[in-house]
Amino acid sequence: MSSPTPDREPPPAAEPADVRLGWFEHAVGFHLRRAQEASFAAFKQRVGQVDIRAGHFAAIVLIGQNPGITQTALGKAMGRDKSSLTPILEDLVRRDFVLRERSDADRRRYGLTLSSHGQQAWSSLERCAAEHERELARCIEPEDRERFLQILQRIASVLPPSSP
Amino acid sequence: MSSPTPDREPPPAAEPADVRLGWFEHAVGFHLRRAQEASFAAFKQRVGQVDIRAGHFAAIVLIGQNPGITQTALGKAMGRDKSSLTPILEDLVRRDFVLRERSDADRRRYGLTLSSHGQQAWSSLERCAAEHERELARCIEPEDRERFLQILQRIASVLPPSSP
DNA sequence: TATTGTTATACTCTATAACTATA
DNA sequence: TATAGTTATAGAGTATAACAATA
Repeated sequence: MSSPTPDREPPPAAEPADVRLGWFEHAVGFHLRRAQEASFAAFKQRVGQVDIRAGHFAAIVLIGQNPGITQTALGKAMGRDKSSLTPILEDLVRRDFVLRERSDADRRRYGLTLSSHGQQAWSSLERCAAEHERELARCIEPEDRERFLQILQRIASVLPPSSP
Repeated sequence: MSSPTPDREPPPAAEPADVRLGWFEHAVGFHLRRAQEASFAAFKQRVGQVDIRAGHFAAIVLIGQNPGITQTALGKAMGRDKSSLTPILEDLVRRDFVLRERSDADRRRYGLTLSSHGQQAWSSLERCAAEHERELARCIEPEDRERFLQILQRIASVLPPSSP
């Protein structure tokens, strides 16, 4: 953390280690962000070996769990606009992870399912995710886990992502 | 805490409420992300009235707390590359929030301080942030707070944002 | 008229690499 | 050579608006 003070003259201004964070030090929002960034970076690194990124990952898992889901519903579940999904799905279809089948009942809709290749990817990704979760779990005393999750859920539900 | 279920008719296909999240439901990483997004969105909305965004906010607060800090040190404290700061600081200097003064001792460096206008903005932003923190605090039982922060810190420090 | 999905476009945030000016 | 800061550029990731097909 603090490298042995090198024999430089005292740095003229505030150096990394010297930076005062002030009330940031005790701010929930600040630490929430830090933790999320760290978790996300670690996850990206782990999953990066599979050449699938965050949006793709969420889509695969959610389609796997909800075969036949429409794009609009998927977008809502991911908290993203439908237009943001188009390129992701296009890519996943092109790479044969996902199948799109037009609905006969309502020909505006496309039902999304995983191809068998996609299902393989799914279980591989779930293995990554499980490892990642184990890594996170190591930061939490087992008896605190439930309450920790509860608080996160409360924050997510009380402060609506997009209110008006 | 939980908004009263609105009286809508049951939707046709896998709609938001129907979507199965699977193990996501119990995943720390997932809820961490959700909570952070909600917190960030709420904060942005609150601070949006002041026409200052996240990067600007962090810079102002950190400069306020560390007058004379250099750009490189500020970047490290924010976890961002120095080049990412250039446009932010340029904007803050142009709008007279921040003053840059070249160091006499080392003429490569610039010491950053808040102008008096910047200091006003600082206290106004801190008021916003304090309200935001109060909103977050309402999601946490007081006796859980310390442990909650501890866990977040552990996650942030154990999973390094950029390892190799 | 309303909804599903696409296209076109633009904006934010960020990083990498090459540059300059100093050291 | 190494460091502080800038510039140029690129790439994720996202949203808005207008559109075609369908309801």
